[in-house]
Amino acid sequence: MQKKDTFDLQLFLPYLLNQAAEASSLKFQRAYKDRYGILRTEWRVLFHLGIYGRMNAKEIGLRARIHKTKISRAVQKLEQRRFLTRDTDTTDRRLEWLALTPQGRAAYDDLRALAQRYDSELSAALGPGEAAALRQALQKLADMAG
Amino acid sequence: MQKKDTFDLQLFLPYLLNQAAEASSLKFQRAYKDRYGILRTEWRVLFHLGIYGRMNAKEIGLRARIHKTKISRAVQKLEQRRFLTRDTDTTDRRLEWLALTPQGRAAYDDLRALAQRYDSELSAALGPGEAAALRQALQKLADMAG
DNA sequence: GCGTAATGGTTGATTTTGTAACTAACAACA
DNA sequence: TGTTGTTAGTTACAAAATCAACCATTACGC
Repeated sequence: MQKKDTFDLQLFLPYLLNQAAEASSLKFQRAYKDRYGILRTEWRVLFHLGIYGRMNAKEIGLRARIHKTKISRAVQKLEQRRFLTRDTDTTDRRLEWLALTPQGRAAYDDLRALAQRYDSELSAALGPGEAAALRQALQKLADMAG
Repeated sequence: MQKKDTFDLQLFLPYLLNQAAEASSLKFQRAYKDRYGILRTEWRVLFHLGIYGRMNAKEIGLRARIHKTKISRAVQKLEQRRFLTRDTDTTDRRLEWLALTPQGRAAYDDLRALAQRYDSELSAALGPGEAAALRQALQKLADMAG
């Protein structure tokens, strides 16, 4: 696919992945920014809590591969906006359990519906088989950590 | 931490794309940062000039979808490292033509070889058919601007 | 020509991220 | 105990991204 002495940037997977990721994020990103004034990391934390319920920062970081400082700041922002509450664990006081407030859950529900519609749009644009194959390949790449 | 509703974040394409993009960029990113002390935008500018030859900032921005301020600063850095030269157009003095120096080309050649090896690795991990299908799907997503 | 708009590119102020050092709490083990 | 090491999370400071305003130059309309 690539000759020895030429290089096609448009076929280089890391580049292509970044282009596709950015393009596909744009619309959704604008939505959560405009509606709720939150950023990507905040969006991710919100969704983790919406989907999995009570979690602490460490768990979210592990699952989403986000650095703890980013999570710490995202949690602060979400707390300021009254989207979540923190609750120190009674037996290990280093742990803080995070949970969505009703406001946080409302925002999550709204954005989740939007995400589902948008994902359907994207899948439809690709075609059903292609979309499934894409997800599988992406999972494989995301899982090969290094 | 049990799942509470039906939305699967791991299947949401924008999220999945970002995870895969980040994971796949990591190794290569570390390489060009360690070897040449350059960042992602600088890497992209370097590759555009290496592949397409003389270009101006506007053209690079259009092709790679990078904002002009980012390019402006990346070009400054690359010029400081003597990786490129700027040349004002004689008939339109707003335009600056950028071209790699021998040092810049050496860096590009080195990184291009690395990129090719890395891309082969990734493709092999996916399997040949799957990799081609992935590229095609990603192209499609990257091209649907919004 | 002249005035105004548009273009290529840069700069400055603000926000966001990244890296490292830090605090507080717990664990392991003498 | 006490000492040392680990862990969850925060903070401080530097690096980088963002957004708007900004030059200088060229194009357009009259």
